[in-house]
Amino acid sequence: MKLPGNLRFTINEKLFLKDPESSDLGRKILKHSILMIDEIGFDAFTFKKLGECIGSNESSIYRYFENKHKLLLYLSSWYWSWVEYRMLFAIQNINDSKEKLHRVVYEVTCEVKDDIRTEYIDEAVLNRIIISEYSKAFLTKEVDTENRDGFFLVYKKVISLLANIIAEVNPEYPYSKSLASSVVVGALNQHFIKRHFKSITDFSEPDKNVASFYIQTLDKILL
Amino acid sequence: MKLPGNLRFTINEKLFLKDPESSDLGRKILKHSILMIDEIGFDAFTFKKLGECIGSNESSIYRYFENKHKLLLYLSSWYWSWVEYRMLFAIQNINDSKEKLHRVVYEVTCEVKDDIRTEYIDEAVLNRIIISEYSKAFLTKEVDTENRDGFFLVYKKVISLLANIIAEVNPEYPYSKSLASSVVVGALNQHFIKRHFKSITDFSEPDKNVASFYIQTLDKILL
DNA sequence: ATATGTTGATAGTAATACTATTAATTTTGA
DNA sequence: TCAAAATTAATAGTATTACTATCAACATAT
Repeated sequence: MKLPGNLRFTINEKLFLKDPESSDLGRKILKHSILMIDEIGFDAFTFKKLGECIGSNESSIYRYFENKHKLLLYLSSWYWSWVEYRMLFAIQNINDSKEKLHRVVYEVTCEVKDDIRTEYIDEAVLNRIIISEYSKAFLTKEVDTENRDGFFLVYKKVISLLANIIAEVNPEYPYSKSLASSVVVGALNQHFIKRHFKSITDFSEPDKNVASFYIQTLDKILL
Repeated sequence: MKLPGNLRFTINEKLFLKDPESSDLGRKILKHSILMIDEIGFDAFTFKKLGECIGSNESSIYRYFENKHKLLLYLSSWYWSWVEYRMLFAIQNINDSKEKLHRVVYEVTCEVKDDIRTEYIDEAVLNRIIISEYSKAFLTKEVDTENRDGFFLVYKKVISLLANIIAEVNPEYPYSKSLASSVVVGALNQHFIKRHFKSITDFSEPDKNVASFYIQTLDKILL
């Protein structure tokens, strides 16, 4: 599948103070925050450490993002926009609903290959971050306010897109939305388990993988 | 279903410095940490606040638990032990595999009713905490070390128990473990979504609920 | 040439996540 | 029942975090 290079997505303006895509420093913040969160984890990640790593000042980073939580939401929004984009791209000119389902599920559950499209965002590393850290973005006491502010809109759009295709494949099926959210969040978790809790996954075996598990499962549920 | 009152479970000894079930203060810590985490969230929860709330001292709490992360792991272990116990209880003297599956899935996916069995642990509140906070217990950089220390053993045991019954119902099915983990973690997530992201759930409708969704889904997958 | 915006450097605050010490109180067990 | 041991409370102290504020240096734009 071929996507245009150098993608840009519109991100909720409440997530940043100054558009990080608009300056060198901003792009450095994006690039190295992704690498650093992947390396030391979101909990240990601080703006001070990031500043040291990019040879810039803590206070300068605070001019782009209020705090690291907002930065995580920004990166997540970018990620889900990118997934949505791939999903839409994958079903262009496809008419058969079942084929559409397979393609969309593949995009949303597969492991991201090292695929440097944007100079300052490494999608494979970002995918790892989403697997390990995305839950922390919504498992907070502020989730309802932030939801009202639209911070999870793209994520919910990805799930709704999948839910609609599920409903297209089988209009009688009563749980299209719950099934869609199960798949999207479940896939992230399966990738995590595969890496860290090997005793409760079947994906250690070379011929089995997360994407085909979900595709086969959906076929059975919707038949 | 009737369970004996005043349950006690063996918890991994590395999770605490002094057994909290062995003293008044310890039991107060358990009881009020559950209530407080539910109220203000795990991120805002501190031992200092807990100390103030139970009229005790921060440093006294540190004698029971190294830090709040270990406390969360302790509470989680208790929770999963309790779930495992209910699962085993639910299939006592049942021979039909499919019936066993239904009962076990119900226990692992249902919403916990207010059911004060132990004086100092409110299972319904604990269930809410697990829904909102359990992921944070393993989404850390220390997950592999802590896994080796057995901190997630009971959780994995619950999943394996379900996986075994799945394999019993359909021995040909190739993804029993992944399916089991999907159900256990998925159910927690569905309960969260139901409360906070209503647009991507079907459980707003009164005749639909998480447990029956999973029971119906498993029946289709394994038939 | 002047105003504007961006960044860097420094300092400072309040809260967090602990550790250490000592004193007071309770428990125990000889 | 008395002394030793264990437990808890109170206080203080440290390093780090998560910021905010101020001011100077520099670039840019008009």
